[in-house]
Amino acid sequence: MKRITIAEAAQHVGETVQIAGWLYNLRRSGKIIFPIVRDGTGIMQCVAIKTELPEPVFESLRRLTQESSLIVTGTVRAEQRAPGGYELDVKDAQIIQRVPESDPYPITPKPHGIDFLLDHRHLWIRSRRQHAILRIRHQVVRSIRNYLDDHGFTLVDTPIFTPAACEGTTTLFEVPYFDEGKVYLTQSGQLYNEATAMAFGKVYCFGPTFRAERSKTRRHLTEFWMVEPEMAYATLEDVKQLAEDLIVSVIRDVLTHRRQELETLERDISKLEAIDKPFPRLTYDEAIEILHRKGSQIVWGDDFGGTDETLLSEEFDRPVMVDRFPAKIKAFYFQPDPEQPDRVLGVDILAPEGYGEIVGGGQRIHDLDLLLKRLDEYGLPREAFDWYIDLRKYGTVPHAGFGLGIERFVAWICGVDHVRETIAFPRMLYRTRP
RNA sequence: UCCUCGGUAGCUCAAUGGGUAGAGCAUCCGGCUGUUAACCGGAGGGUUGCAGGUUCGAGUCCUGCCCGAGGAGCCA
Repeated sequence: MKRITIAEAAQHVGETVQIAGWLYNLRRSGKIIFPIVRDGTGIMQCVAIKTELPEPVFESLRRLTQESSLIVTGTVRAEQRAPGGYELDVKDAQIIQRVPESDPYPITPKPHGIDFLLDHRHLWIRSRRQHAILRIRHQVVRSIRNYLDDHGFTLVDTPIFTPAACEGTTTLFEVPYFDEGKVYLTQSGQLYNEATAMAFGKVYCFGPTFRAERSKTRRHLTEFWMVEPEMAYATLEDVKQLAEDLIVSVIRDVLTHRRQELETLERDISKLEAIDKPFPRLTYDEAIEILHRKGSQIVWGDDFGGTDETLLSEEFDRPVMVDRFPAKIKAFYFQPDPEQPDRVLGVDILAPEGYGEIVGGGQRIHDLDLLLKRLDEYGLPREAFDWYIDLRKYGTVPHAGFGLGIERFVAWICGVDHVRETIAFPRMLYRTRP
């Protein structure tokens, strides 16, 4: 007997096949019942008729409990009344495990609260919405990698354990490390990317990053994934063009390959279809002007708060790029703007619809003396950066790159209001289980 | 860390001014040959987050604690 997936059903109309999955829901109407089966690739309604099945088979299905595992044999039929467009006329069914009614599956097809759902995240990911979001996430990751691989970038992943004082901030998770004392979970692969870029030209790293901030908002996780491309012989403008081209490319891919999932999420697809190059470009000063006009209390020289980011992004129907920030609100390694030395060649990209900063990056300092000066100004110990300083001694060149936060990007594409739904097992301030 | 809100059946919620804790869903039993979060009838299911206080009487008022959510700060 041929085993197919639900996603393949359209190619097997009229054939008798097997589907291996789980009972998503069951509707009963006397001598006809509708077991709804999911198999990971999709959801399909089956039809079992009492008079056409052996009694034990019909009875085992009629009394089946939600999320019991089963293998159904039946004939595929196109059916307009069925949610997916195809139905399976059941000929036989083998129950692999029957969920006992004494301990039924906790997530019912009715509303639940967020606390309950997050406590049952290991089961919640079976639900239609969560399933759609995670499939879109996979498409986003795949598209990013395809894009970078196709544009001459080499994947060189960077370490997750990093030494003390790596970036001179206090927001790192500490980990005991043998006799060395402590190491820290990385909050960015960027410094290492600068080393690999000098070895490979165009590189990227893709992995989890960690922030020990007590942030409790819809845009924050303590563990999140970033893709960080870095390019030798590159400028701020190169970074801006790469970022907008990458973002547009990924969105096109999702619209092509994951349209059904976007529909499941009831995403306003026209808003994604409107995303195209070029993205609007503002300087920090122009952004401040817009914010003041819109009533923000932000003071020149401050970084944008979440509310400011939302106010700014409302002005545009596509991501907006803001560059030339005051040097003192950015990290030590940003290259100054030659025309305004108190500004740096850094850029943030804010997603539309209030999803906040999805990209941060820019051009790095390539001059040895300037880097040493900046380290001193920021109070960072030179000895912790010895290898990083080396990069400016041995064939230094202008270089630039950025980091793109996967969860915020996926949240925007999916139109979900919290990044916790865009990763299988979110790690947040008050939540580390399951 | 701060502000706000919340914790009552497995789940989502209700319970007049302090007076016998209730509904829907889920589960079980029964009915129904096209259901779409099916529907109809019935049954079982409670230490009201924890500890203390006020009161004849507390889910309800007071104090402390625990847990969570929304937001702020923070987020090179």
